[in-house]
Amino acid sequence: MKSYKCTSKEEKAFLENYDVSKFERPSVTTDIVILTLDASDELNILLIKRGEYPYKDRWAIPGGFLAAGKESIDEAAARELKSETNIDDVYLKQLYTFGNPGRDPRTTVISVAYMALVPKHMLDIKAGDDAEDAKLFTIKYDVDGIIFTNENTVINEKDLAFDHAEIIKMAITRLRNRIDYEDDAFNLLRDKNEFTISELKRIYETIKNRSLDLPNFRKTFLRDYVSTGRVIDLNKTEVSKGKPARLYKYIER
Amino acid sequence: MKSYKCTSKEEKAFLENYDVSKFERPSVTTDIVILTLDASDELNILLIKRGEYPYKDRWAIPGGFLAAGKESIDEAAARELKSETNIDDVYLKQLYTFGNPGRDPRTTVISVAYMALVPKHMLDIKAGDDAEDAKLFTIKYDVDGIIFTNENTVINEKDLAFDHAEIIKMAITRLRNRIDYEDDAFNLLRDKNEFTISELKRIYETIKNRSLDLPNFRKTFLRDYVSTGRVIDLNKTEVSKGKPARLYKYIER
DNA sequence: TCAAAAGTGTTTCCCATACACCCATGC
DNA sequence: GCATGGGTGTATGGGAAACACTTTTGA
Repeated sequence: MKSYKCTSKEEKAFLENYDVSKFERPSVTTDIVILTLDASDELNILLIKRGEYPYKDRWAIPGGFLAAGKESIDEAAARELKSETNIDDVYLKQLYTFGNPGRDPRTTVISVAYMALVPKHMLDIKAGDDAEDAKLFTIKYDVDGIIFTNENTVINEKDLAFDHAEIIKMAITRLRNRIDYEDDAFNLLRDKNEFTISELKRIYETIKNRSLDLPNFRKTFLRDYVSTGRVIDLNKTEVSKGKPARLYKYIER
Repeated sequence: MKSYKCTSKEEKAFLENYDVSKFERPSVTTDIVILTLDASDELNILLIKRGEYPYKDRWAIPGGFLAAGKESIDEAAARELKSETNIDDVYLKQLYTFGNPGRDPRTTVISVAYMALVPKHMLDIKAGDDAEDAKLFTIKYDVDGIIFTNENTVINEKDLAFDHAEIIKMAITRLRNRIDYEDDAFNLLRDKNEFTISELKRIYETIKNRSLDLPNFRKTFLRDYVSTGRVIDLNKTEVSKGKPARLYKYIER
């Protein structure tokens, strides 16, 4: 009985190896939704104009192939983010993995989508290898869905390459849901080591897409962050138009 | 200028294709955390004993290779779930994608993890091709982490194959976070077309790992589900030990 | 009539919201 | 002074939690 089982297992090993090699391996890419806030506190996204087929001349979110065996998928995303914006060490979180056949006309491509939150002044945008252009677009909503606008161009979500409209929507939804119980908002601050309560409030307002009451926002901020030590009071103020605002520093966990 | 740019683009195209083909493509698997509740309302997970290397004779969550080009990743997960438990058409949601080099000693393997919630009586467990055995284990917590127990075996989380302990932890955490604002709990009911408030409450108690107040649970249930039409009152009762309980039916969205 | 589980009603407390008002600065 | 934005204090309402109590069944 035992020896038969062994034989059977070795047989299975052979079959398994055979099967594995028979499966066509998919290409894996990481695509990144890079979000920031502009000077008027509007939500912006970095889009690139594709220089190559498929979807040549269409706008897309940046992405690139995983160098399997040489890097983790997190590293691939970080590398792609750096190549497009010249920044590391920012908020970069995995979002979802898209793998419907046909989402890329070339071949089966599995795309692991990431979301990056970046202060605008840190962005040093440059078109990557396969991109003709790279620009920030404001995100607005209309009956047709999302409209991406910059000074020269208006793009409807339907005009984006691949299934990137779907990816972007998921990123915004996720961000909106996470902001109430995660520290995501701090990653959009101009300087998370020196910021005012109003600056943080404006970020919440943009992401939640509604205005907030400053006195109440202050109270919850002091209770949830300052008293718990996750943010410290710098005991100095910033000159501004009205009364100087107190400055705070976010403590990375 | 323009013609030069074209030339440059074609050159780039060549380089891009060259690079893509140079990248080793990773294998992609789907691994599934299959959760259910046993007769004593304890959380159970389906583990398989691996019949082949790597991690031969170690316990793992079920999984299998994606047949790229023939199926989406969602379909691969559903196929794997059916092959192991003989069920389709249950709650099956993507969890996270794991892609650290070295997580599989054979080669670079990207694993898209899924979570399935299944009523126990629907399970028809059978060991798949590469498994020697397949069994349900109760999930308990200890100082060392999670302990998996069934009548014959006790497994520490550190003894699991691959990074499956990490995947399971993420599944439980996600479930616990989602249960307050998603309908996940209904998928663990013995019969979501005919259940009592107490049955549902017991599921919440197991997942949240604390006891709940029945009168208050009833109030929120009636407000959030029955008055909104997401659950309908069947206007009949079930015989039981004490006062017969009213029966409800969950409306799939 | 008693145990067990379902179901009802009430009280309390916390916390989000609303909003009136004061403070410090530049011009 | 006055406009502007920062900062403080208080009142109110709704909902979650705690819990006392009633109802309906089986044995």
